[in-house]
Amino acid sequence: MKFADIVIDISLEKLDKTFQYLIPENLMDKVHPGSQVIIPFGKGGRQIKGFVVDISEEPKLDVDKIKPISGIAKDSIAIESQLIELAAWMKRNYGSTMNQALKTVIPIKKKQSIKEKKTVVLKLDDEMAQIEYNEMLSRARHSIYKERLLKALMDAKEIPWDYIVGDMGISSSIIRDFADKGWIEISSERTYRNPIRVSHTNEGDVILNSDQANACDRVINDWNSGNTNNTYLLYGVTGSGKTEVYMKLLEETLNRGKSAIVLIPEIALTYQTVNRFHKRFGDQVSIINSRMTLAERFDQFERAKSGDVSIMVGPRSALFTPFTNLGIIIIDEEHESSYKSEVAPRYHARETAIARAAMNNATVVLGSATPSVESFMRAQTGEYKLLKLENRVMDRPMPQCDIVDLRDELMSGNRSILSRKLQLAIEDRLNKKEQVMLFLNRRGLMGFISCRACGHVIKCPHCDVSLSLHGGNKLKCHYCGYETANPKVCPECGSKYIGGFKAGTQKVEEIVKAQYPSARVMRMDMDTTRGKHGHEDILKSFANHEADILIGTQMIVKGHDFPEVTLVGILAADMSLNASDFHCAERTFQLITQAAGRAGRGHKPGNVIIQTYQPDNYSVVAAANQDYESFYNQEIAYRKLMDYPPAAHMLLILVTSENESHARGRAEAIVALLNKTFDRIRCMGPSDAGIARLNDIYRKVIYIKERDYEKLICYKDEVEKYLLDSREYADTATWFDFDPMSGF
DNA sequence: CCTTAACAGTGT
DNA sequence: CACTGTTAAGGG
Repeated sequence: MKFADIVIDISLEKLDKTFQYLIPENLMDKVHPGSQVIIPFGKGGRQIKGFVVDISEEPKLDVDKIKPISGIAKDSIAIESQLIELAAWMKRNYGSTMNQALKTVIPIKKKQSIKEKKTVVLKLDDEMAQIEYNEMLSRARHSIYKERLLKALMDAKEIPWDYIVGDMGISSSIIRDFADKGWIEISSERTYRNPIRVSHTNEGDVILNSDQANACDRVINDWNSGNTNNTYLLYGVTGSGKTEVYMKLLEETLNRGKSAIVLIPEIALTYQTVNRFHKRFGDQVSIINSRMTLAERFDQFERAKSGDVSIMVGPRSALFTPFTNLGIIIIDEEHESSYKSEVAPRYHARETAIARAAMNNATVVLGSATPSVESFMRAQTGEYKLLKLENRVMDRPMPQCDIVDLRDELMSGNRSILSRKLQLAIEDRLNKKEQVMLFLNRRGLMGFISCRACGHVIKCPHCDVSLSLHGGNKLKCHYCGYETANPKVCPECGSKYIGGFKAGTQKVEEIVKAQYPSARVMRMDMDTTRGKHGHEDILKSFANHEADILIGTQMIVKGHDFPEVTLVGILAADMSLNASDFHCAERTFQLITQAAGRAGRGHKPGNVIIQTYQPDNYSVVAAANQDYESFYNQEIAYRKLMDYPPAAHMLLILVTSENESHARGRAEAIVALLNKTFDRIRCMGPSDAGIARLNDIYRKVIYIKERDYEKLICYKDEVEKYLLDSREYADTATWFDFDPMSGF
């Protein structure tokens, strides 16, 4: 006897759990996780649709209470079944429950979110209605509500559902009774809201330069020869006009009667970008973003399904837009780490997009100025087709980059965070009334506080990280939000000589304001962009030249055009270089390149000053030369040597618990199991995670390197099986992360 | 969501 | 008491 765990139409929160059904013999080979079946549900045993999420041999309750599956649902709703297939793929490749995967691909409709306007329409003709009404009046027992409703319907013919239930005070069971008698019909009509409120001015055709035209032609030629299921890597230096290529391809897609998904990193999903798409494609474009309510997002997906819109722009989750005729998926800034989900299933939007495109015979275009090493390698091996944009639009020169060795500065007695060269350059720009951007990837005043007498570093009581000093003499934990006052003396030894190290953006702001009192200075980081529009307000006023100097963390370097900026200062270029993570060189290169790319976007040439303690590091040097391929060659050699992705694949297993020894015990048990079960498995750990404790929860990690992704899936399945029937360490949680993007 | 059963209300 | 209407629980 086999049983199926089935989720009932996921759209309802209260029924968001699995129900077990018996699989009848004749359906045995047709029921798999992901299939859609018809099942009897509830007291009346009414037939509804459900999704099979799992198959098991064990009944969870009395066998005689379990009803059998009635049949297989027809593939009438093709798009849902396709998304469910995608969910099954994600479950397998990234590790999660089928439930989690389903919820990721199909949005949950909350009860109140249904923007459905129901209307009750009388189906009886006047004569019949009058007969029924008289019949009712003549009865000894009067049915006051029924009489009232029928009378009202005879007068009005149709009445909104809400009015009957609300203003007339008639309960829904009466309406249903009428419906059962066949007296009335309940019609519903959906209303959607359009989230974009911009007037649509059709921008004429953009004129592409030869690089852009070549790139488009290659894709379109492939399409013309019926070769649509390809992945392209559009590699174009900053300012080479990737967006115009997207626009052209989108236009072509629409002309072919297909629809399109455009993924953009959340941080770049601003009014500016959305507006550009809307100006070109008008009401055919819709957006989703994280600020939208669930209901609004649901509406947008419905519009896509009904063919109301043909282009969906949004972050990672827009990938699951239920278009029935998907033609292209564009992923802009494909190297961004926000394309990797942080909750199970920890899918990568790039791989998942390729999987979805394959189901639709659709095209994927990955765009970046600094492609991820993964993607560039695949472009080299021919798995992706490489499209290059080598020249900047209007042939603007690349900015001039200078590296400043901060060790030299120290030796010459300059202890300021601003090198002499940078100071001179800032003065120069201020005199010329040009704008300056200073980039430092650390917020607050000081990165940590330590005692000069005993060396004690003040740490968060809940996490294994040092506290950062912020304005108002407060110490904050950037991970859990813990706050405390900055002590006057060392809590360990009582010495007065405690102080901060590693300046943050707030400190830089103080220094710059003191040094250039006449300059108008703005700061943009997590602390200044709290409000809903904080982000856009700052960028807008800087673009309007309401400030001369903008200081900020990485959020200032993402895709914004400031034509007046002619100087970019990168204050500590190697900061991300020392993270214990094989991505750190890549990330450093990307950040520097992007920051540098902000300079000289207008008519005046730009200048970049990169301050670093490691001026010889290849990622710093390559970024200064804006030489991606040189960086790539060195980085891929390193990855191959070490068997890091993309040379091999990697599975990270994270075990967390409030009890450290339990976390360690479980992690050790997993390692022992893996080593026992599999020959020659390369299993490292368990060891403390990069942050060994977060929010009072201890974290242990295990890494497994393996060339064959399928084997990693086997390892995961084996561990999952063990977790399922292991009684000990019940208070631990275990995660899987395939090809992790961050170190944990 | 839908059905049902149990409960409350009302006129004869 | 007979019947109508409301409400809350539960669904495998």
